[in-house]
Amino acid sequence: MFPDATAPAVTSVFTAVLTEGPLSRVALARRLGLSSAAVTKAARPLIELGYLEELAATERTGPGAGRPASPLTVRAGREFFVGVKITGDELIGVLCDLRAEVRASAHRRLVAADVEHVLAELAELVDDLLGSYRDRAHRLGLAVSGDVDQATGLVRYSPFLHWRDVPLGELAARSTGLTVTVENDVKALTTAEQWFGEGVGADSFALVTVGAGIGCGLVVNGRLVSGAHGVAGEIGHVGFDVDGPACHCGSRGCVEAVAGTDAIVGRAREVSGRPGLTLDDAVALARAGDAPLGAVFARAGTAIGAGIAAVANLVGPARIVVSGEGLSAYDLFEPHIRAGFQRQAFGAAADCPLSIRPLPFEEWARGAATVSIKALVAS
Amino acid sequence: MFPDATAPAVTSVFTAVLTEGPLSRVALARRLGLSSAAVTKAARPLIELGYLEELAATERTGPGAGRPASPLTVRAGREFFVGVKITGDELIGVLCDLRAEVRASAHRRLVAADVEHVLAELAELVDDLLGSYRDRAHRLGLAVSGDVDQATGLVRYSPFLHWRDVPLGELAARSTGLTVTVENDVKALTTAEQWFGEGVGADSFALVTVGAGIGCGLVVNGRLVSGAHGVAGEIGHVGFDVDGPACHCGSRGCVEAVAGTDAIVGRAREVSGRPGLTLDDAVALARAGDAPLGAVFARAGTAIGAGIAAVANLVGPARIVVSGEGLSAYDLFEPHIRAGFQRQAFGAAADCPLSIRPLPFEEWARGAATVSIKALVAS
DNA sequence: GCACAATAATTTCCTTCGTCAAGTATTGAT
DNA sequence: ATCAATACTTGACGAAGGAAATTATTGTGC
Repeated sequence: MFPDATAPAVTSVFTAVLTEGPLSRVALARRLGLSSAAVTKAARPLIELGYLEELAATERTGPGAGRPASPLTVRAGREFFVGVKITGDELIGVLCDLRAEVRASAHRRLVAADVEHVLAELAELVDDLLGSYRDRAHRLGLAVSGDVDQATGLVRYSPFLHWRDVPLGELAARSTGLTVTVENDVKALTTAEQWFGEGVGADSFALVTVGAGIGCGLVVNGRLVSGAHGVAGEIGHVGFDVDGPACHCGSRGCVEAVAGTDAIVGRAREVSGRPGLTLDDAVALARAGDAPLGAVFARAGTAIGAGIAAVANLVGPARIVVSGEGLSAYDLFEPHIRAGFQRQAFGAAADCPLSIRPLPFEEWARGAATVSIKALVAS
Repeated sequence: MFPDATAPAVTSVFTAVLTEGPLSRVALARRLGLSSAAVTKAARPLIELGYLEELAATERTGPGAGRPASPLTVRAGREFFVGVKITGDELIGVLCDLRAEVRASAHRRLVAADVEHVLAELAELVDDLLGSYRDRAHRLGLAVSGDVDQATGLVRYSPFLHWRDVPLGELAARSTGLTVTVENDVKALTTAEQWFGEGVGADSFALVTVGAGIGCGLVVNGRLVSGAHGVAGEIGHVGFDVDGPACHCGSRGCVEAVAGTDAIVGRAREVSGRPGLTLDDAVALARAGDAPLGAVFARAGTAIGAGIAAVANLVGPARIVVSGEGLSAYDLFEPHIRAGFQRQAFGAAADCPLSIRPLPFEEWARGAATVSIKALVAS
């Protein structure tokens, strides 16, 4: 097992190697502000236990002379992790290695969202995924939308699942026999991006997800923001237009009331005069050049951009990743998101780089797996 | 002098006693997650150097029996600190004790904002304030609006002063002979609130200042938010009304474009038809029941509330303090700030307590002093 | 008044972690 | 072959904090 209740140096050496690729001991020492002796000592147990290994010295560093470095790298196959994103009608699962590379994936439709059914399906899904990795996988990460207490694995409230105070962590641990970590889905995805994606090395960054709802995960000073009252990252309910359409939250003109999927479909039906119009129809028509429908997406993108600008203005992240739950229409949004952002970002906040790209759907499950990796490392 | 390059326990014991009032060693141990032995050891040098002292055991704790605790408290008079807020036309200075209680205050009008003149006036002001405390004061904190690098004491850009890349820290250190800390004014005020005000004990909180501009200081996970690009807390440029009035930032309908002093005065002149109307006139008329002018303040308050809600939705602070640079019309704003906040705050974010109260003008200078206290403690 | 329980604070000893400084290892250059 | 340069390792040491015993100081039950 991983060195337990371990010295801070061991954790920081391992996370640095894990997230910032192969690094020599000297480089680690510089980066972490430790002596190289401390790095040597911290690395030893990690190598002995098979979590790290020395890479064959490849590229020479420095001016030329000197002993070549033997960079440390993680042995990705040392341990495996299952991650499952739980939605109201589907379980999406992946099996990842220590470096969060997906080795296998699978999903299952849910016919109901009651806890028993979900747990039964989850157990089967996990069993399928484990396959030949069974003996080298001990941890399961679960990602659920809504209010989740990651410390206890309690799902306080999940609107899409209609769950309230479900001790999901314990239940899943019992039914799978694995060590379980539960986290909010957006936070899980944010963690994945922080450790293995574009957030690597950034002290602060934000991840925005666009879909039915519009959410946001926030990392500030290197730590995930949780919100004292259980609410954080609710970019969907930042105001955009006081006089805009009513939002389900009771206000008007929230970003989500303009740019959420429902809002877009509703507005598209209005402007097209076709009450049966679907999102896909609207996307197709807008792509084909339908001006009124194009304007609907433009307005939505502008609203999202303004919401993102609010994040940039308030917390000033080093970079922002914008993605979607299968954001198929991303080509329609992107320019307007950028324009809305530029318009509303103040001063140097406008310099904040924006990455707008659709994430594969499995990415959410990978986020769940990442959370379980993090739980192992920072235990 | 204060124990230097000191063990983390010493710093945390001192800050805990400083901000959370008298505490027994056992209470400190519990609160800080240390053994009581460690607290005893950490407290000793602080007592020897005169920064802490034992309070006569006052109230019995626990069920009754047992040795009474002798709580530790800071010796406020051990050391004194000067804090000066620098504005475009005035220096406001205070002299504070270690507990940031104001012992003396003074101010000076500036006839010009060039660096030389400000430094000369500053030196005189500091000299005045030091008075009989001269031998027990070694630190000066300066608060300046704009982009300030706290670490180096460099004022990168201050729009009101028309300063750019002024090494204010060094210059003021030379002219006063004190150890100088420079900080952005809103951040300084936020630090004051975090250490000695309503932010005490909160892991995260926000301070919003209403005035010519609308600013915000943010503490998340116990640390001040700085912004990777030098921008953070720009609540004034959060969007409120896409179709609202043009803002000096280039966008439309920013909170500041609706609720900044200039915006209010402009709008008040419009609705009243009196081009010479001042802010005080508008306040007086609104208080007297002038409906159109009342609506101007109402709308401004609503916009501020919406901006505050954006903060609550995004970072979820434990509490929010709203104040102003001499926010005289605060009675006109308050109900609408609250209403705007409630309207736009999502879910549990609406539970975030809002304190709306005008701060005495000296408070800004006290913030500057607090920053220098913090610099001493966390050196 | 006297044991004694209860709580606070201190002391002593010990572990742990990380640094320092010296040494070993491995390369290219002369 | 020697030397400079760089990477890494080792072992002695010191600082910080913990565990447990000890001392200090109270109230309570008798």
